[in-house]
Amino acid sequence: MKTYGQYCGLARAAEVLGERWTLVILRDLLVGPKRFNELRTGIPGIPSNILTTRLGVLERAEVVERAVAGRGVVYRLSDYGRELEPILLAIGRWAARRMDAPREGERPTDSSLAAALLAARTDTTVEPFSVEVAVGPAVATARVGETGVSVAEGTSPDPDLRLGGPGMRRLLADGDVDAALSSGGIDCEGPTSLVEEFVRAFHVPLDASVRE
Amino acid sequence: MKTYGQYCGLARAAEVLGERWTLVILRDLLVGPKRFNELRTGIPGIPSNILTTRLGVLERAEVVERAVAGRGVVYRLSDYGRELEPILLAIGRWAARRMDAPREGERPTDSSLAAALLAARTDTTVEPFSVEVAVGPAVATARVGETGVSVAEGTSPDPDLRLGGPGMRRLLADGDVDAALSSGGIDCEGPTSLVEEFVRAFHVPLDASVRE
DNA sequence: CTGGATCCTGCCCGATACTG
DNA sequence: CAGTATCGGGCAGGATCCAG
Repeated sequence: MKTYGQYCGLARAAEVLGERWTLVILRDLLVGPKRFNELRTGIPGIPSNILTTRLGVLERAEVVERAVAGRGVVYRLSDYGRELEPILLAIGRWAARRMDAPREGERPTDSSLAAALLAARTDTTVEPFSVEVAVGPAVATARVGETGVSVAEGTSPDPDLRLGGPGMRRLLADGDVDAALSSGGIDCEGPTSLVEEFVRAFHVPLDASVRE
Repeated sequence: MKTYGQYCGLARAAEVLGERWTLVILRDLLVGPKRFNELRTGIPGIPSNILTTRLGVLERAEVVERAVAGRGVVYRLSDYGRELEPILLAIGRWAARRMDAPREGERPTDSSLAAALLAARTDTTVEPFSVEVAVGPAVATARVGETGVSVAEGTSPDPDLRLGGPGMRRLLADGDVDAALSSGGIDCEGPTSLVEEFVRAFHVPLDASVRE
């Protein structure tokens, strides 16, 4: 790990967090503990030696903990690493404001979608419900509480609502349920009233300057 | 700029922010607009071609703006980039919790010290005062308002208080003015009562696990 | 099968020199 | 003042191999 030679919190943080792949690894660990191969397959394109190196740096910085679990190892955020959660979610929201449609070849992963739901949860109080969201090849599930949310990768049995399709980004930005459902860009299974609850519980602004 | 191929806010952010030197450049711009050579000399060790490249990426991402100013160019945060301020300060605080004494060869810069004062400002209301802080070779000035603070690199004429020395980190962590002044690790010019105001206005926790 | 380690290739970083 | 040019070295990327 290269240093900056600066006695400065942000420079020290950059030594740990500012290397390629690190923020993506932490994003996946934000959703839950993961095995080495779960991280590897969940992060398309990451070389296994880089994953090893990054996990080592994060472990030495006490951001990530290794725990032996059955056959093999599980990596999870430490208490100290968990304190990055609001920061990482804020970074994701900041960048998502300029993120409209996917770029060529760009896809969401299950973990990135789950993390996006974490970041998108408003502080609005709603009636609890569960929702399964699908965007492209990625699927994630959110269990919405009155004031919080818990998420997981993949499908869930019997969600109260299923949503998906390329119109999700605009639905999260504008909260216009009628426009979304009539546009043909949204696949929906469940009552329209729950979609209204969904857009109250999840919101990700989209700047006008990047709308196509 | 290499991409991650992920349709994800955090991955998009990592493409811009996750390259070497970028967070340090943004930290300096947080304190105020800078010329190319101010950034270069203010960030020891950064190669000039890398600075050029990073500023180009940040400009294309609309995080930084170039403005012609007299002879040459001035770089400053855009409105969008300015929204990173609370995030960057939170990252710095997060890492500073594990930062006790400087490591071998590690020094603060004027800008890093100024940014640290920004990050350290509590939400406590105090009587306004100005303070000049010196740590090693770095000097910065803070003008403390009732509820906010403005900072600048370098000295200021006639500050109400001057503080400095290797004991500053512990003073900011513990707020123990008597211990700090009697330890010999603090240089102080000004009334002790203002030092008390200082530790109420600025605070940076330090985890017990890293205290030497 | 999990959790890496090893090897090779190529590109980006880093350092220095140089220019409009 | 504000960058570009150039070149060497070291990480990243990708494939493969190995140990428990």
